Amino acid sequence: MFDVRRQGSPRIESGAGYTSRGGWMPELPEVEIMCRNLARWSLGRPLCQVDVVDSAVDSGGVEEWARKARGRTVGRVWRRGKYAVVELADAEHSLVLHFRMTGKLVAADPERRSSVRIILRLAPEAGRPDCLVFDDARRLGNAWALATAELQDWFETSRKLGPEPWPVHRPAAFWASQLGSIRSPIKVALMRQDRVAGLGNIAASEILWRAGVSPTRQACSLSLEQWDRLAAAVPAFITDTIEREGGDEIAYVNSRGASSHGNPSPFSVYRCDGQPCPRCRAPIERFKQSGRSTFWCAACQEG
DNA sequence: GATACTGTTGGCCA
DNA sequence: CTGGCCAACAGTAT
Ligand SMILES: [Zn+2]
Repeated sequence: MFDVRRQGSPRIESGAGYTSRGGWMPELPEVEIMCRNLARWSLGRPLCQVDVVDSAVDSGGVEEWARKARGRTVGRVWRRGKYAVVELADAEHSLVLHFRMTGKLVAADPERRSSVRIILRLAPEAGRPDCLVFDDARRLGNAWALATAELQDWFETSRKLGPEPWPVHRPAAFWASQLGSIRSPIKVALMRQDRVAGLGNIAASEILWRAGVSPTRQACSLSLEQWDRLAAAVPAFITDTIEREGGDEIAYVNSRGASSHGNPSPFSVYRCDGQPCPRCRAPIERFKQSGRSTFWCAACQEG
């Protein structure tokens, strides 16, 4: 009945993660793309210098890590929830980044950017950028330097992150198990990082629209069929978003602040209030849940 | 000029 | 335990 793929004529082309006003939200798919880009740019290369331009970004150990990182080689780069991890192949500590709302990791000349917080300077190499910048307009992002061996425990215990929703396949039983005892609305439950890590406000509305589930339903009231549709909608949203946004678009094009003014929205429902539902043409509605905007189609998301 | 709003996390409070 | 509100911050809309 409900196809988790987008239906109707697409509103897009610029990709999810971008608000209708051109702002950029680093949720799970965007952090995944940034990690892939960072790995592509820096894996196996020595760092010749790390500049902590804004010391307020340092939530623990980063300035010391930056001094010791000189000459060390970039190792694995990976994502956990909305966090990015940059390992060093020949040092015990990793750099951990959280982008909050406006943080991004880009290949750019730091002199030409206005909200630089950390600069990773790599030993020059033909074909790969020498300068990677943690750029963060609202300066709410965080960085830590932590022992690589203890990271999994840090994410679980200190950050209280639940399991990953992706890329491992999560069946209906997983969602029922993680969220099925929560009395909050399913939309609020989806954003609980301690139950499932990585889904944010945009993803929650988009996923529920794909699943055909009302955001107002109590999480503990969903039927098995609804958990099934949710289980299908989550990886569909994530992979669609990564595909749409992959490559260098995030890193190079939109990082320059390209305006989306006049462009169609990348979303099915997020910030599409008043526009016709891509599936049934009923107007998309907007309301607040726990202080956050929710967007949905009351006609085809069952309550 | 002032105020509201934006999304994420953590902290505080009832 | 729950759920709600606010701070942190900066830019944009009203
Ligand atoms: Zn609809």
